[in-house]
Amino acid sequence: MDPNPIGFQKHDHSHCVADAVAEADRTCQKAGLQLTPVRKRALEILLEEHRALGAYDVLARLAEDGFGSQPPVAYRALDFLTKNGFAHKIERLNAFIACAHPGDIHTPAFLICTTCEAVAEAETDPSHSLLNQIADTTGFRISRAVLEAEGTCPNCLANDQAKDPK
Amino acid sequence: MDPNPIGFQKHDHSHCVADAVAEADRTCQKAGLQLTPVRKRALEILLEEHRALGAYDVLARLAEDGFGSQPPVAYRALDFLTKNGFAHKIERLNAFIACAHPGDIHTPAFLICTTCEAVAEAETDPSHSLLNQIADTTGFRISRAVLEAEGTCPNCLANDQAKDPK
DNA sequence: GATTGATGTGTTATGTTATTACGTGACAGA
DNA sequence: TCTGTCACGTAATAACATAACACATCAATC
Repeated sequence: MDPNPIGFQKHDHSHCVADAVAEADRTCQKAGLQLTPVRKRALEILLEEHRALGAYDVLARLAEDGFGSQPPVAYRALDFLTKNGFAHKIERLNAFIACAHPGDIHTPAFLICTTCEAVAEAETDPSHSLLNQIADTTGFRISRAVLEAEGTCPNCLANDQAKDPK
Repeated sequence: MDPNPIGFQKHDHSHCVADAVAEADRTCQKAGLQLTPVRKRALEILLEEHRALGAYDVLARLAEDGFGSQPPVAYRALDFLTKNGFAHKIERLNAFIACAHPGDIHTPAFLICTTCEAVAEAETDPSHSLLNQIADTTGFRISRAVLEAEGTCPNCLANDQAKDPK
């Protein structure tokens, strides 16, 4: 488990977008995947926020940039990104977020702040995970796991207490 | 963690429906909740399957039984059931399933078989959960957790191997 | 007994998320 | 050149979900 999930800390954002795109470029190169303009732009759009964006939000921005304006345009790009580990779908929100640890094979866990909408991604140790233990004891073979927690992030927690101290 | 999540084993189904409804009745009685006809029927509908049903599936069956035929009818009943612990929403499927451990306060984990569509609910030990560990180290306060695994259940795994032995 | 408020059910209409189906252009290999 | 595959575009529709309003019931109060 990653004790320092990004998402709730400050950081240099323009860098983090550019770096991530560059890395995605390299990864696709190596893997023989095509990071086409729509796909790259979709990734950038996701990277520009540390919250999850709905497919139609992404679609709207893609359309602004001259890409197609119909749902499949966004869904296909998002599909590519999620299949290849550049983004994740947050099931609870029916929305998408750029992967914070691309390249690694991982079972991500997400912390969703219901106040500020930030979403943090934490890496998990698959072998110790609860779901794997359950799967082992029952003989179930997991192909994909969804780990998502809704709640209040440290920042919003602090703000709440500042406003409404008990 | 429950080493024996129900859902993948055989059992007496008519009993399990009737018993669960009776228990829900008692629980509502105690808690001052109204298990009205629509709500009770919705619960029965969910209990009749060990898989998750979409709201519109539930709606169709409610309508057959003379209840309203518009989406809010189903969503309100499902809302009541989920809020009060008689059912859960499976986020991955946008679908609902009767709770296998009603009454207990618990953080359920679900195993979703993509072959036969069965969904098993396992109880988890909240204090040991991965998400809680992450939350502790980051200062995030969890209000709700989603733990869902997709994969192949033991039964389907056995069938697969019988058909296609490697 | 009438009034009021809370709760539950029903309806219409609409909003949001996701997919199916079909057509086209680009490009690699036979 | 032909063919298969992949990516992209569009139209249409399916699937999931909620807002807003009307009406009924029932308990508490006047």
